[in-house]
Amino acid sequence: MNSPASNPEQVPKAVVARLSLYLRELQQLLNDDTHTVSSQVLGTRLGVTGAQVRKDFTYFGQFGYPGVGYRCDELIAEIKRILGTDQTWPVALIGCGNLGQALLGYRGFQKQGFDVVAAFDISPKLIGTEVAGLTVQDIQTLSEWVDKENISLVILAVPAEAADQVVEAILKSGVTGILNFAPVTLKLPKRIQVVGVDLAIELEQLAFGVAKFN
Amino acid sequence: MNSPASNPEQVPKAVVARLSLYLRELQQLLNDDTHTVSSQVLGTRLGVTGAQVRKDFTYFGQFGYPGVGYRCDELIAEIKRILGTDQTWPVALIGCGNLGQALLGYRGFQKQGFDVVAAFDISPKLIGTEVAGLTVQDIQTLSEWVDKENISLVILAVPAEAADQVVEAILKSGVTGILNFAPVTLKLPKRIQVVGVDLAIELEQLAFGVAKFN
DNA sequence: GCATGTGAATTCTTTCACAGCT
DNA sequence: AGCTGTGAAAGAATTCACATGC
Repeated sequence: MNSPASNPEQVPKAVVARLSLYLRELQQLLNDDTHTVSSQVLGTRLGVTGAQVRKDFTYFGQFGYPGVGYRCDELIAEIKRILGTDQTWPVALIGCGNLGQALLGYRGFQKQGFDVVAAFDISPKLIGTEVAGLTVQDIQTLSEWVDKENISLVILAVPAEAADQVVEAILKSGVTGILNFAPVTLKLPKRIQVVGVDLAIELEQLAFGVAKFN
Repeated sequence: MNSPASNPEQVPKAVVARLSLYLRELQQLLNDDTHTVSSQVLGTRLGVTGAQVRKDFTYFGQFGYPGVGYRCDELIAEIKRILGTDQTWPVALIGCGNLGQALLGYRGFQKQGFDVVAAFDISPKLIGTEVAGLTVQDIQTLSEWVDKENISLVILAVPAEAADQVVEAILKSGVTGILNFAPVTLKLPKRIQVVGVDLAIELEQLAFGVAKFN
């Protein structure tokens, strides 16, 4: 089964991951004044086949023009709609150490439809200080902010040791998605989505890829 | 085909990715004074089946004890050996802005076998300044450092616009692996491995996961 | 002619289920 | 009894190849 407008429930994760890559590439193409692209060209730029590109889109509808390819601007709009980033998501950042502060200053989020509207920490040393134009709030007030600012997503940038404690506060709030930079597996009810980014793991994967050629 | 000591060439990426997760979980278990674990328990903690765990290991050998499970310390050592992180990798960081500086201060790399031994930038404003105990070097001197310090891996934490320019310098050096935080697809000969981490893309994936339940 | 969209074929991954070891 | 290691079966994902449309 693979009809258009599929129940998103059954779209493979790998397809959604590629959607983001297509989006990034299409934005780049448009930036270079390329307004039309074939599945073949788009795929090659990302190391996948044209068939793969076309098949991926069939999960969501028909966006191309036979004989022509895809219009970059249209396809960008479609992918954003699919991913849900055609509107801006207010996001909270938790953990204002090294990494958290860097993420607060990162422009890339804004550009793709995410607005970091509040920053939190557990440390009294940081609470009340200003970072990248935001005043760091006490994690205990997360719930209020979530309600007030309509926050669904949080970026978790705390050390491994602090993760469980912070998760408690998250569970008491209405947050439904966590981008987790803490190098631990979070124990969460499955109504809460998690995407984990472990920086050391990414380097490990790279090391393996490099080492296997020796 | 799936015999022990497989040619790493043909080990699926997904298997290697799980290896890193197993490693992290095993270190956690050992930390909690658990010295032995079954494939079932290890898998459940990560959301995979016991069969999956056992099958993954068969790509590399036989590490378990029937009736008992796996010894955490032994399995940790095996996985590190497989990933190549039983020895420390000297790493260079390129791009000492927001994110780069945060990565320089990140302890998680050291803990998993990576040592950031040098930092580079293109900006004269940053070159010569000290960040996290390292003096920022001119990117033009990368090649010398790579030779002197035996660097194979670099962490690329520059803005999208600077990526191509920096890639030139990387190509002139003997670097064979790039952990790429720039939100662009790098054009590289295939002898150079790339692992890409696009922070905005990770948030997009999360947004999709959250939105599909509405 | 050129490129999409899509069933069918293929290839890859995961799960099953059980023999064999502790 | 308990758990690993592994062929065989099932299930997914990718690629092929071509009918259809511009």
